[in-house]
Amino acid sequence: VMILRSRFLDARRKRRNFSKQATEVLNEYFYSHLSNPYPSEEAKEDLAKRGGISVSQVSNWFGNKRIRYKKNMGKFQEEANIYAAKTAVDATN
Amino acid sequence: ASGDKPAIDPNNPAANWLHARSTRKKRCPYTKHQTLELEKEFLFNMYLTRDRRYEVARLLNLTERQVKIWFQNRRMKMKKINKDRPKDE
DNA sequence: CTCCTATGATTTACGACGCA
DNA sequence: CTGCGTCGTAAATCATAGGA
Repeated sequence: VMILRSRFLDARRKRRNFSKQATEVLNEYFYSHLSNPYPSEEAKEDLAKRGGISVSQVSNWFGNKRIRYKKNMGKFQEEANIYAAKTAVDATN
Repeated sequence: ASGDKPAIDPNNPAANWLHARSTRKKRCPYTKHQTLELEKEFLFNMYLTRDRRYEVARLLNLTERQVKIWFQNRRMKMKKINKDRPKDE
């Protein structure tokens, strides 16, 4: 039984990439909080709800995003500009 | 007024983020044997006595600190599993 | 189908803070 | 003051998804 359980848990690695909607919501928060991209527990819950994913997945996403962004900021420049423009428009409205 | 804000460098917004100290030991994945034995010990009891910690560390060639931290991480993992999957069985 | 890179999840190792 | 507890995280690594 324990073996079956551990196999089931390993199956979590058979993941799906997040939906466009989830990625959108996460990136929006990330790039509009670049100086401190550490969402509170409440913010994580809100992002999770709006993206249709779990709070743990939100935490994983931010952990991966912070490291990968820091490791290679150049690679994310275009993406950063896109979301910066988006939030600028939102602020105007 | 207000020279009080850190003035984030636009070219390096990550400068103020949390970062691991350079003295931190690099992560070293444990062998299957080490992991298996640690899991067996965890099954026996989730909390280590000082004597068991010493024994396990000696047998697996890990430091007592590594064993202590492994158990702390393992307990957090168990908590996370129970949270994500409240009803299982 | 075979690479190869992107991406989500998991694994070590700490810092910060709590409690006895 | 010691020492182990939890919580949140960095960074490395794992394992698969997905595209050329």
